[in-house]
Parts: sequence; C-alpha cells; structure tokens
Amino acid sequence: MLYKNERLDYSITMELSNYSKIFKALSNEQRLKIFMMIYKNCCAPEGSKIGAEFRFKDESPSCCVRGGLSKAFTKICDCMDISRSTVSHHFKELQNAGLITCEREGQTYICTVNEDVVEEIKDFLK
Amino acid sequence: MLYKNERLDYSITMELSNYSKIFKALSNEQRLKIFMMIYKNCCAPEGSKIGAEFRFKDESPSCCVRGGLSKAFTKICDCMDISRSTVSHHFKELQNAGLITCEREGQTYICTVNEDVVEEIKDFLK
DNA sequence: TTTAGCGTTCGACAATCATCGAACATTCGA
DNA sequence: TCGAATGTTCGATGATTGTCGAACGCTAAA
Repeated sequence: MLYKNERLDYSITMELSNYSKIFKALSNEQRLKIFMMIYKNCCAPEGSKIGAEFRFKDESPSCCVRGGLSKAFTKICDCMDISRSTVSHHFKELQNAGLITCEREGQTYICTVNEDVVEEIKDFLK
Repeated sequence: MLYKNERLDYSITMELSNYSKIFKALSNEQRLKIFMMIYKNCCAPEGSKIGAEFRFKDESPSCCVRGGLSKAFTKICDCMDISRSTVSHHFKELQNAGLITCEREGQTYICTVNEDVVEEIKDFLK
C-alpha cells in the first residue's frame, strides 16, 4: 500500500481520460462496494441517501481518525468474501484513480477519501 | 441497434450493481466521449461546464429532434477515428447500461439520453 | 530475538474487453 | 429495380482484468 500515490490532475475541468479512469475504478462491483464502505464510514454527508448496508455494524464514530477510516483494510477484508490479495489489488486501483489515499498508522493504515475528486464526480454532467 | 432495450431497474435508490454497470459503460474513454457528445448536443443543461469540444462543429440546434440527437451514429462515426463496427458496439454498451435509447428515423436513428439515469449519476454519493 | 499480524508481491489462469475487417440486412432515392 | 448509404453481426486477436494461493517483508508485542 502506497503512503502517497502520484495524483491525477484535477484542474478546473477534468480531462475526459481522468473521468474514464475514475469510472473504471468504480466499474467493478466489489471495488465499488469497498469505496462505498470507506466513504460511508468517514465522510458521507449528514443525512446522505447512501444505504446503511455500507456502515460497519459494530462501529462507533471513533472508527474515524484524522478524517480517515482507521484499519480500513482489515475491516473490509473481514466483511467481504474475497481474498486479502484481491482486496489489496482493489485498494491499489482506488488509489491509482485518485479516489483514496492511505497513510500508515502503526501496523495498519488510515484510509482517506479524496474529497476534491468526489466533488468532481458530483459535478459530472453539470 | 435496438429499437427499445430492456431497461435496468432504477428504483428509489439504485442497486450497487446498477451503478457499477453504468460506470463500466463510461469507463472506456472512446465510449465516454460518444456519450458526452450525445449528451452535449441534445440535453446538457444551459450554461453547462461540459466542454465545447463535444459540440458538433457545423451543427445548428436543429440537430435535435423529439428530444434526441438525429443521425447520432453517422455524426459520431464522422468525428472519431475508430471503425463503424466498434462505434456500433459502443452504442450497444451504452444502451445496455440504460444510458441512451435509440429510435429509428428513416434510414438513420434518433438517439436520446435517458435523463432519469443521468439524475441517478448526479445523485451518486449524495 | 522470536513470533504473530498486517498487507504486498508474484505468477498463474480464466474471463472479459476493444478493436478490426468482411459479410450481411435494410432503406431510401434514382 | 438497382445502387448507395446506414448500421449490424460475426469471427478473430491481442490486451486487460479479477481472482486466487503461496511466499515474502515489515512492525509490534511477547
């Protein structure tokens, strides 16, 4: 897992190719679910319509540290039925698309959603 | 090209798998460009930030008929550097994802963006 | 220093995808 | 009715993807 991945260029209006990279990252259902869980558990808006099924069951709000989700990898492995190596691969894809950033926290990671990219997605087609 | 393709189920909150299908349809850059051109030329909002490069150059507003883009296939073939069979394939993918609908108009087609799906995309992450 | 936990990397494999050209079907106009 | 234009279908091919298990490296704790 990268500490800091090279970010795509999110200038005023994003390039078409950047959008297609983001959509590709979200085009696999498992990976989309991973992203939604990270998003839901640390930065989805208050009253968001995003389903409660993405919330970790036994989590207090304290699952968030410095704006990110702590132990994201472990938590997600625990509630998905795919191998750890596959989950690792999906995390990398999400990072390469610029959707998330991971930062070491002791033995595990804090995972943050890149909110400027989320804004770009929300603005798509507007 | 289908006259009417079976539509996905866009209920109140769309299933994750429907979102991933839509993102997959938009994950190829050529296909995303095709979609943007159809969208830009018939139903992008007034003052949309979507780039003018998606506008057909020699088109008057009359390129829209009954809410759709007339001769979409021909026009798009003319300004993209891929074969007609590939363009046909991409149109099918966009239709299967529920993003567009095509209707015969004499020898060619009127192509319509499904605006309820566009709304779902705009609402994603909200 | 040893061990256990966390996550990565590697190599493999089957499945899917993007693309092409050729052949075909349909429709309109001459 | 014939020819041209429009778009589809087919089969092929190389590239990419999603997934796995095994082996590995790093970190924290005993």
